[in-house]
Amino acid sequence: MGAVARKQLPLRPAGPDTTAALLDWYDSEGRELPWRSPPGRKADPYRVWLSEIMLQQTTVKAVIPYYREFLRAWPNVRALAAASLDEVLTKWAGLGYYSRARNLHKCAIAIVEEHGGRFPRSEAALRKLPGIGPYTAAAIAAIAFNEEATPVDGNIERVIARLFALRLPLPAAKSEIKRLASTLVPSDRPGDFAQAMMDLGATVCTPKRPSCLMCPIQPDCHGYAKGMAESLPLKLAKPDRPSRFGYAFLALSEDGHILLRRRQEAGLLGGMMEVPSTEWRDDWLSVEDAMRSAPFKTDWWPVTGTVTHTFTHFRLQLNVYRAIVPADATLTFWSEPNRCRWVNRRDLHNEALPSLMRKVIAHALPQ
DNA sequence: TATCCGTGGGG
DNA sequence: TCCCCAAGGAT
Repeated sequence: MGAVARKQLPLRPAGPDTTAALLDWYDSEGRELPWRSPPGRKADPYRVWLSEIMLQQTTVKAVIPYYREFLRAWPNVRALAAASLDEVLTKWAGLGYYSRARNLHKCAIAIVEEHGGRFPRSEAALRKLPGIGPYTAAAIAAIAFNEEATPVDGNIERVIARLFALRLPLPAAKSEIKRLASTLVPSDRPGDFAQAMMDLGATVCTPKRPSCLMCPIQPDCHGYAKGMAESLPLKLAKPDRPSRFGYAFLALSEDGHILLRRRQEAGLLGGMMEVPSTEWRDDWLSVEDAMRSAPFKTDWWPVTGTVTHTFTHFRLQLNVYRAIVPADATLTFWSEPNRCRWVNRRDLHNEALPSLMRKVIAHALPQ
């Protein structure tokens, strides 16, 4: 009788009843995740932090195996701080957004050297650490320390925009969304509330075809009442993705080693290993010009086909040239020999190779 | 505020 | 095939 009677009443703004309904749903249907401590047990700030960094712009499914491997290799922040950056980048390889790995390592060192190996519990102190922005600081404070913070990620933006039928488009709506979300945070369970909102956004209040009939807070949802839930939040159009083109040089020695090169620390794929290549331009270099960027002079043979890869803000096409050189050959390096290293092709799994470079290698050395 | 920064899966 | 998107941060 409650549902029918309630539907006919004018919809009230979301409030404490909304929060209570959400937490009830979370207690019965919340997800079990590797970094989530069982009910009643204290969360480990290190695990919360590690998972939150990995989950930035990355799906749960992609994160889980990386999270498990990091925790196995480095069970606490002191262990991670004692690792080398290259070890961290190697284990991060394939997860993307490599500045996260560089900042993860920096942050671990800062925790050990400046905070005695313990994470600070306040949002403001967390916010000062490398790689921890507004969302992550609030998430760690709420989830690991039960501080009354309001993390707002993409899920929560969507839930709030729909719940309040917010028509202001992102990203301009961010501050208003944070304000509205903060009005719903319960002082006794801020961490559970944050995770409940994210679970709801991930499993019920999804970007496309949300399951409004299954939603525990649908009776309070203005977006649903107005029939516009799925269209929210509004977003400004995104810029188009230009294309870039380049040539990669896969050198294979007769004893089975591949020539790799370390990329510069900053920028795209910063600090990761690569198959040496020309610069990536907005048009094709001539083959003659491309050869001037080869790592050394030899006979380079074209590999049939092209490697394509899509980054966040551009598409890349690489033509690959291959050379097989005698193990004892005297090679004339043309650029940055100090950044280059021969690696046994059987040991490539121990290298910080991003997905693009694994594609290039697989393309040039099939099997 | 706008741009840069990866990758893989789903519709 | 292509676009969208995922527990954002740094500059």
